[in-house]
Amino acid sequence: MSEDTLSIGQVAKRIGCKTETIHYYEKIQLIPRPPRTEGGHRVFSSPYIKQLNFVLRARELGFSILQIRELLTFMEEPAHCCAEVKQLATQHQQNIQQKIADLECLQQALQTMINQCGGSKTDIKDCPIIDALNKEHAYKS
Amino acid sequence: MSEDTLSIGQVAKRIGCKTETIHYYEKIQLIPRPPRTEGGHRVFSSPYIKQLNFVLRARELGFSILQIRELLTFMEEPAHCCAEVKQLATQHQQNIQQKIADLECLQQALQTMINQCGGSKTDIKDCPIIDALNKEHAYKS
DNA sequence: ATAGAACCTGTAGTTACTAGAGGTTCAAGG
DNA sequence: CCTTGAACCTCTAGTAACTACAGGTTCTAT
Repeated sequence: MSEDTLSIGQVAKRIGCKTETIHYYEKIQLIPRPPRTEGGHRVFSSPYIKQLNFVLRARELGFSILQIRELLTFMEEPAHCCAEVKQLATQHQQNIQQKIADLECLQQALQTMINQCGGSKTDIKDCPIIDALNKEHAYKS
Repeated sequence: MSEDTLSIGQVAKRIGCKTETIHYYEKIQLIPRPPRTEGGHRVFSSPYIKQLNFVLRARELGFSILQIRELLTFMEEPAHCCAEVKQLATQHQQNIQQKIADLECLQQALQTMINQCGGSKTDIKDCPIIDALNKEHAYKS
């Protein structure tokens, strides 16, 4: 491919995703449709690559596709100040905090179960893990 | 409904899920198909309720449906000792540990981004959060 | 010129449900 | 006994965010 442009496979390799993911983002219009060669192959120039990179980094940070759409809207309308961006990021961070807390609680419950189990009983009817799972509420969030 | 048996709605309320979830578990054969009334309504007696409860507790603890199928198989075959159960639980716990570690790393990255942002700039082009997302790798697991 | 890697579009599958449509049955009150 | 409305039935489609094919075309290097 000519200088400054990349094929979809090259882009995928560079930014670290699969070509199918790029297809998908284009289909759902999360990224603009890039121009094509005569034969119909996608041609990615710098702005296309940059936007795709942005989307992927945001995904890596756990933003949902809906949230990314919002971020992109904020970026397109210069009227918006970055307070909105910060708000979205903060909201997202709080969700993650909550998720961590939930997982830690769950992890603790599992640990207790595992500790109680010697793991060598021959009869599964006495397995403390199975017992624990049969209780009314094994874990409450 | 007669004594010792419950309708699907009563079961759902008692163990804390939706009736649709019970329908779903029956459809994918995670629980056995309960007997019906003349008119076709499900009739849940104690063993049916117990197995459903087991499944729900395991789901609450984050076991996947595939893992629950394995647990149920272990329980059906008395030849298995509970070492297998313990192994599955331990594996699951390690996955959760990893997930917590990932989320904490991600949470840190977000915190850094948020800290750098005053949140009051009028021009979004200078927003440090957007800047960070445009970087090559915002976060690596 | 040709081989084969890379690309194309489009559809279906994944996980664990949830929501809805359109119809039937059950239980309580009159 | 009859009616009413809540609860139930089955079946299909939708959700998130991709992934995996199938069946065909184009590009690139020799």
